[in-house]
Amino acid sequence: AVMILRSRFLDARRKRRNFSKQATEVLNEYFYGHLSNPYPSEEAKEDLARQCNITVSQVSNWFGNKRIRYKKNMAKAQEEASLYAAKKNAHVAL
Amino acid sequence: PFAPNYSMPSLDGNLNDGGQLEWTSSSHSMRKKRKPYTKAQTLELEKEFLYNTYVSKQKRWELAKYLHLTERQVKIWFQNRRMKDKKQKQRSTGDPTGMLMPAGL
DNA sequence: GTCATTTATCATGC
DNA sequence: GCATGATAAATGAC
Repeated sequence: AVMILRSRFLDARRKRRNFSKQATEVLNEYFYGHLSNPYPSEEAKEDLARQCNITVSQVSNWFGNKRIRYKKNMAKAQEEASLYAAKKNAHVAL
Repeated sequence: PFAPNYSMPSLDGNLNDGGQLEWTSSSHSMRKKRKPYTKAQTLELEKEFLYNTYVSKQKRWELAKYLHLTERQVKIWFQNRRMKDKKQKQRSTGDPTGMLMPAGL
């Protein structure tokens, strides 16, 4: 009795589309720019949502996935971290 | 309810003794592993949700017994299900903020 | 009770 | 074949 055929008829809306490159860039800049506390406020989420042309829920999903996957692979994420950290510093140091 | 205040750092001096960022440390050690419910279990729960989005203590006990779940699991399921319902309604109205204008404005 | 989360799982993109 | 976004259990703040 291993018929755990879950209903895909309910979450058929689970169709996925990758975010645009620019959107991912904006999200990553915020994430690594706030690596000490990557929990954007509701207002920040709305701003990010507008900039990325996605919904607030999608922003929440992205940060949730990003946090857990960053934890699970901190070593690999370090390069990405320093990359965006350098970008942020370059912007501040004008 | 807002973000959990595990740590509300004002600046970047939030490293623990292990050199890790505080938010990367799991707040609780022994969390139960997430285990998807079977189709039959979900079906019965959904069926009951059609009648009542809120389940009585008596019904919760019956469902738990019948579906081989704990009462806590049944309670949590209905909570999550109500949140899902709310999110779907917000999407269907095309209003991501969930704010609805009173009729006549 | 709600609700923002964490975590594993799912479904898809490429 | 994994990366990635969305959803399903489970926890905790309030």
